[in-house]
Amino acid sequence: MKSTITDVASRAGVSIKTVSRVLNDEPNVTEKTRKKVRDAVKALKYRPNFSARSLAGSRSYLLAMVYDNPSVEYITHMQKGATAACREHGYHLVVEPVDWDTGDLTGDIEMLLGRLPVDGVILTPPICDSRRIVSALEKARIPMVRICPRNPLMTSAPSINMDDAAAAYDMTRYLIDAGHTDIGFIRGASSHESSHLREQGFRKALKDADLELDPARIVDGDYTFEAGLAGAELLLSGYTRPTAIFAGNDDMAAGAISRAGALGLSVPEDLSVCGFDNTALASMIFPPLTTVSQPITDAGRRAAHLLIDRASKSGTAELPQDIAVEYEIVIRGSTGTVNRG
Amino acid sequence: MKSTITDVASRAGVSIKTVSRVLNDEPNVTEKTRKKVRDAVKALKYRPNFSARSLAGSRSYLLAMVYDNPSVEYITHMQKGATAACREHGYHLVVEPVDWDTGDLTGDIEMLLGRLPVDGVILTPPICDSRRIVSALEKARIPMVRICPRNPLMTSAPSINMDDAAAAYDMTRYLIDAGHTDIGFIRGASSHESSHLREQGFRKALKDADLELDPARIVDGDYTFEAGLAGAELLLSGYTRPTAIFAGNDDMAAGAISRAGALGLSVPEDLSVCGFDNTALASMIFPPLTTVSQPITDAGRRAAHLLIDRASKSGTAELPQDIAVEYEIVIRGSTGTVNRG
DNA sequence: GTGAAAGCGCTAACAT
DNA sequence: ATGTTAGCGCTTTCAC
Repeated sequence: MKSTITDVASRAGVSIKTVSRVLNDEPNVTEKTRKKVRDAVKALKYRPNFSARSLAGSRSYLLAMVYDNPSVEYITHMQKGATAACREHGYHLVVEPVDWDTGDLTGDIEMLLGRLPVDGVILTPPICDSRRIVSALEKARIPMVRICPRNPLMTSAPSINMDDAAAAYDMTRYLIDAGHTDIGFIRGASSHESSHLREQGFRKALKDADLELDPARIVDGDYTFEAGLAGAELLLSGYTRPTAIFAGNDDMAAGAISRAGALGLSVPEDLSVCGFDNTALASMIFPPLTTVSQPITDAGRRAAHLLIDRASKSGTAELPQDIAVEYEIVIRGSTGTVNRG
Repeated sequence: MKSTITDVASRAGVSIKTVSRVLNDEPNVTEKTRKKVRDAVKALKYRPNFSARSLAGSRSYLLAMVYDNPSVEYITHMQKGATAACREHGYHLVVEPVDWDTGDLTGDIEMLLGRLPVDGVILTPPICDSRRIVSALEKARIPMVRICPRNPLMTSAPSINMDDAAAAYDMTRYLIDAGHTDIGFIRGASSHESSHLREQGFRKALKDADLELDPARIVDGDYTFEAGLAGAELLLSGYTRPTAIFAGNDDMAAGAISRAGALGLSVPEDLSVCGFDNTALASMIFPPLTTVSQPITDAGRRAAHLLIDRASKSGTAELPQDIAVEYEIVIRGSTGTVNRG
């Protein structure tokens, strides 16, 4: 039933090495022979065996994606992009969830992946900032791409970046332009460097606009809906209250809106609220959320491509440098011009 | 750096076959030798090579999960359960998204998986109901587990089931007990058999309670938030309106609540709304959603276990039968007793 | 431009 | 209870 490279070779009347050359697009085969081989492959419905390939050669046609559970959207989209790229090149994607918060990184990558031969690993936030994982990978000489890393970690591994600080800056600027001068901010989880960058962008925009920032206007959160609820409670229960709340992500923004409603405030009339990430939730709540859209799927695709390219040109000095993907401010119904009663 | 089975064998002073036996928990090794081998493994930090194993033997220690994109929650949780089970047994999970709606099943599984040697495939809805995929898998003699299949498809493959009809029945019953006699229903995507089952359960509960069902009270949907919006519009804009809406899933329920709000109706005072699936969204909207919780993570874990077990007892005649997992009605703030103004 | 031979690191079948 | 010998299906030298 299953044909092997030998079957193809004998049907095409060539040696298995020639078949191998054709399969791997290697030079030194005449177009005529190439065609003979391809015809035989088609006739026999031949497909190379992954295990044999990776055992004999240096490629496994497998990529791994290591992730925590930041948001289901994030993972799913990243995964979608990565698998799309994989499929184009006959690759497959292995998923490896780890628990970052509890420090359970399942030993090392060595432990995680065992001896599964992968041609590269995609590290998503916040895992990409784990010194342990990154150095374990380097030691094992497994190529990696870090998506949105926040710490340099002294690695030469390429990364896919989105400028969280600039996006937060722009979003804050948008609120200021809409007349808001008193804006609250709900922080994300401090273990995610994105939280700090978003806060930085927020602070800088206020500063650049010569606006005072009352320290009490920045409250802690952890990227969960509940944190949004609590953060808004804190922000809105004081003697004076901000006219806008910038939540570190969409889930928290949803929480803020929910709490605002419970306190009898209308959004966006009494309070503008914006989030970050443009998850599906953003357009599912009422009013729909003004937020920052990040091309996550694209990031996943690019990361996979980088790794596959690298594996293909194995010998060649590799050139993958850092790649930047663009964000976008998406304005919806949850924000409006300031309306001081 | 990387040690092989030969290194372990010589360090332990035994043959490679003995090492292999210990590694695979095969009989006929004295406890003493077993220990020697294990010590050598530990000292050398030895881990078997996946490719070599699967090339030589009959197991690949790889499982595949084929899925469409029904809801990001669904996939992520299923994946989480499956990877957890995999890790317990030194397995890894390969993900294979396909596009069911456009009929793009990327040829066959043969095409999809190429020659990637997997020990089993987890089929999630609605993919598990694809005759093409299921028969391709059977032809290739690749074991599979179908999660929540709706069509028998004449396969002997085991499945993990949740009783959607019974759950919908119970939910409807709960609404009836709360005094609702006029209940609207928003259907899910007709390509998902779950839609039909949920509708069946709904209808049966009304019938068993001797309640009339106006055909106009059942409207089409496709499991999206927008469908919930539109469905509620239809249901609530007539001369008389239902006192409750049962949406086929949470996203649509969220849409229904959103539209109700826009029409000036309070939930649950003027209208009770309930969903299905208990996604994260359910507790993120206001009011939080009464819905049906399904143990998706558990389903993924069980599916993986089934496949791994099967691969372990390869020779033995094994009969993994179908497994049922339990649902639960989760009552939150979006439903209440009927309140006829 | 093409091919022969030698493994890659394991498991399987058959000794012993 | 343990060891020996063949491969699994490819990619890699290195000849030709």
